[in-house]
Amino acid sequence: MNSQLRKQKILAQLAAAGEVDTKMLAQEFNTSEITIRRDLHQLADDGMLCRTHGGAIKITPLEMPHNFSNKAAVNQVAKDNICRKAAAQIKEGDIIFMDCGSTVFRMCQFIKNKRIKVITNSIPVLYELQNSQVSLNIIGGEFDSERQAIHGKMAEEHIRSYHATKAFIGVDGISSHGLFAHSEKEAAIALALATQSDYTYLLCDAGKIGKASYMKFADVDLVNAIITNADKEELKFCKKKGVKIISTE
Amino acid sequence: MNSQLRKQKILAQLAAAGEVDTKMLAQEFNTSEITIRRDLHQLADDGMLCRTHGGAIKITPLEMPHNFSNKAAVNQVAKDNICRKAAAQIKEGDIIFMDCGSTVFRMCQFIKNKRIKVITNSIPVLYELQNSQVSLNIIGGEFDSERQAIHGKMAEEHIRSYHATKAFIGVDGISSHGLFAHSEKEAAIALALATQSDYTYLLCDAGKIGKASYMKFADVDLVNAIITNADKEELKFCKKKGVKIISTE
DNA sequence: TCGTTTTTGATTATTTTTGATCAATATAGA
DNA sequence: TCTATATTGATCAAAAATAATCAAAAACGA
Repeated sequence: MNSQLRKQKILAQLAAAGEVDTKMLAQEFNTSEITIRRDLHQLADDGMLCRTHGGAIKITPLEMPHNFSNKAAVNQVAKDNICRKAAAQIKEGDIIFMDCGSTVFRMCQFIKNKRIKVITNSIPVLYELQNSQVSLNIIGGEFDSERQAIHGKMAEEHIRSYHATKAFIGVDGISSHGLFAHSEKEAAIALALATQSDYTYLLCDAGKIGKASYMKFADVDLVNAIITNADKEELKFCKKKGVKIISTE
Repeated sequence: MNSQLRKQKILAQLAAAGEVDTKMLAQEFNTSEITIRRDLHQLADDGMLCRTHGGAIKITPLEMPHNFSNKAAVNQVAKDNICRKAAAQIKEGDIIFMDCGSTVFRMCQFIKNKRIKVITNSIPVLYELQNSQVSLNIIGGEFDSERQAIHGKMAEEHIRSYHATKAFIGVDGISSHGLFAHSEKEAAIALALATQSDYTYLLCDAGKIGKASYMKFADVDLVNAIITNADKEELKFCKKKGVKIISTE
């Protein structure tokens, strides 16, 4: 069986069952698990499925969950260090954009006592900050209940009515080729937020570096700084483009 | 079953039932309780649910807005009748505005199975309708924690980007002098919603008739129809202005 | 047929997930 | 308020899964 046909069959099974299992596929196609993993990896890069530990799941019609990657591990301490560093960039009176990613959400615990204004498309962020010193604005538009976030043309338009001193965004991958996302919706929001702010920070753990997903949405220099736990060496390509590296190490 | 799929299923159950139980999930997924607890912990970290002792609950507004408190069962029944009537004015495909008042909120229970689009500035409405047939848009702007609603200049501006077939609003009082509100913020939103829709319904129980609050924000003919449990006689002044009366009596 | 490219699979070190254990904490009931 | 019971999550180890590396096999095209 050739690899193209095998991938077609994987997608057909996925469409039917909603999920596929690496081990079971290997048995069924009489091939090795590593071969199946490669297939799944390629299909995920092409945006055809969502990779999970041990297999893959179907992309939901509205949105793609975050792909699993074996090197994606970030313990909470490292992630929190990134967020603490991010919070330290904020001073009283700032107006900041926050996108709907999980890392950005974790910033909330560190900014509750700052007298700032937060503009966000994330309902969890809204909820987390509502009884704090922070003044809140929500971006209007289409509500996505899976992500508990607001997206869409209306949202992008609304963002254009705002201007922030700083924006905090996350991406699904970053390489010398640029910034990558799985979701066009989130990419569009991140782009709009960066465009409408004076200074944009990318919160990016080590696991996301060197990863190219199916959708490049911007060049690395869309952002002004990257806050990361990664080795600076890994981000040399960003420095070359004038992007500042803020390391937690 | 892999962990990511399991988390998705947990969220789906949570969306459907409002709460989940650790022990039951462990049995259902044929896994250990500690595994479920980890899942729940991770989901809570991402802001997707609220952990409880023995399980988790759906994130709902921290508190219902202060003006949502029920006075008497009679009032409640009357309001429900008004809302039922209001819901009956909606047909498939409608795009409707809903404001952040308590009476309008009560409409939610009657419209969950309509294939319509709702545009609202109310967070409780958002939460109530998010797992229904209704497609949701939220109006962006300043978040008011007390009212769990979105107000302000930005909100008014954003409303102007929309156009709805119908708007459903409430007021604090109505008399021959016009429509009254306690809050300038809410008045401005109601005004904007009415202006941007083809047909505006005012939901108004008998207790509000003849009441003039501190702020008149519009003439009675801002709205096209009033849905009420009051005696039609009491609203003669509206008929004179060409406002249709839809009675629940 | 032959050289080149692509695909495959084994190996191995690394990463992720899982479950048992147990002390600490929370809850329920008298 | 106190006591008994239920639940929790840190810790640790085992199991499962992963993908980089390398070499071999298969496929492809001139």
